[in-house]
Amino acid sequence: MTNKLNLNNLTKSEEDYLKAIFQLLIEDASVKVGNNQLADYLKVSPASTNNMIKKLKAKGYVVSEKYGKLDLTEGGKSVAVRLIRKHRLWETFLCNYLNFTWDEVHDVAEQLEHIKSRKLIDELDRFMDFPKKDPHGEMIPNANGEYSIVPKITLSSLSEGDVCQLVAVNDGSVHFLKYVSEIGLALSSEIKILEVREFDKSIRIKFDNTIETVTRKFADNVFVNKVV
Amino acid sequence: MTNKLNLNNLTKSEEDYLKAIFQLLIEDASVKVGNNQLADYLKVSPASTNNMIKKLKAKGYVVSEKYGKLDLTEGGKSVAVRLIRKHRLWETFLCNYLNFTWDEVHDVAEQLEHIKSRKLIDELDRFMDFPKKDPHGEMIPNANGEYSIVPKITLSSLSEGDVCQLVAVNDGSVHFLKYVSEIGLALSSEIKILEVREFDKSIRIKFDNTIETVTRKFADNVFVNKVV
DNA sequence: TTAATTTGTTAGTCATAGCTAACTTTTTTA
DNA sequence: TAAAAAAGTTAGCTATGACTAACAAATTAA
Repeated sequence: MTNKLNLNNLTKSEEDYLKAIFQLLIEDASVKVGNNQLADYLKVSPASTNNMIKKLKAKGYVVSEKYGKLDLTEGGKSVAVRLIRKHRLWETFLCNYLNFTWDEVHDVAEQLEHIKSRKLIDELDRFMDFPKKDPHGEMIPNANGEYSIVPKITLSSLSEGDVCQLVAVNDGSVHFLKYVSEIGLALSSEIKILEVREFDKSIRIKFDNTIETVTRKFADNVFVNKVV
Repeated sequence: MTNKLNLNNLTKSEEDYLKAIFQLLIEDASVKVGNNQLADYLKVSPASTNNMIKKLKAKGYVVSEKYGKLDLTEGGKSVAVRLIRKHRLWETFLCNYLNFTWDEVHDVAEQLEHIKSRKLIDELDRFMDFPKKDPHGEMIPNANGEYSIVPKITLSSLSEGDVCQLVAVNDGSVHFLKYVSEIGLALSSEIKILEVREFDKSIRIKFDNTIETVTRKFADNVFVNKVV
């Protein structure tokens, strides 16, 4: 093993960039990540990302050729996964012990994930008895950075008559999360697709004796397990 | 009330400076705080503190005249007390729930105290059932920033034959904290002063059937309640 | 296949927060 | 009370990580 003993001497910004690249890479595994795309995602200028990418390349976390697309080294991935582990463990703690709701956790976890202490996060993990999933249904990497990537299918990919179980929601938008909980959907909710309307791809669903119509955009952000 | 609704738009550095000034002010209430003293305490150059003080004066947190000593406004004190509340609540959490020891908590709490979320800290407080003291015996300010300042007497101020109870330890040094727990002293330990040696002011103490000799410097950092 | 558009890069600026070196004011003490 | 020491201030530098504006390369479309 090339155990370089990552001292994690990274700034908050450097960490944010690595995590962002990682998430863009897995979100759309087919397409490589570009500089402008990253700038967009992080809501900074392309000049800023270009600058930071140079630094991260020099430090050995990122690889790319001039005018080429970005990729992470093993070291870069490892930093990103550890951040995701911290983020998801904190979200779990906030929801399960401190009465936070889905839509409240993200901003605070975004701060907490940058706290540097191996013991802190491993003890938090132990305290909660090593949870496997965060409150949005996403897998939590273990202390060695290992985690199973469950192939995610969206509610929008199903057809009339299908029955599924909610396994995760995209936690990228506070408005979306609020909406999901307001209509009464929760993890493990069993959802039946009543109708998919050709006109606008809106979907009529039934869960817990509630019938709702949701938009295609909404259904794209809901991840499910097909049951029937 | 002049409730300016403190948006807490302060950087980590600004917060650190305000907390440092507050602590220097109460640690030695008789003497006002000077620029070089602050620089020393924060381990930065006097030029840096001078610069920051200017900014904090402009923002209305600090008052001082040119070449004069420093003081905090009500706003400045309020920021500092909130930081101390956060610091002590996190220390309590780390010790009581995450298996941290006295000497391990400080660095991590120093990071955690800068997390910005009113809900986070108030919920953490509730989760622990509103603790009154941190693991070192220091009072924890409540959600309104109120806390009783218990007049602290040091072990070194007692005389032969006195009996006291350990109520707090100065948490400024990791080495000291390690030492305290290694010899077996803990909060509430009952300590009897057997002998105060004139030569070097070292003190022979007895607690839990242990007899130890401690230096004057050590005894200066141990705070007690006189029992007999 | 050339022109237009998108994407990536560079140069130069700004704010924050540190630094050293030089200087001024205040305090101490000889 | 004058000289020395200590304390406070200022000027000018550095690095980080943003930014805009201008430009170059690559991709897409006519």
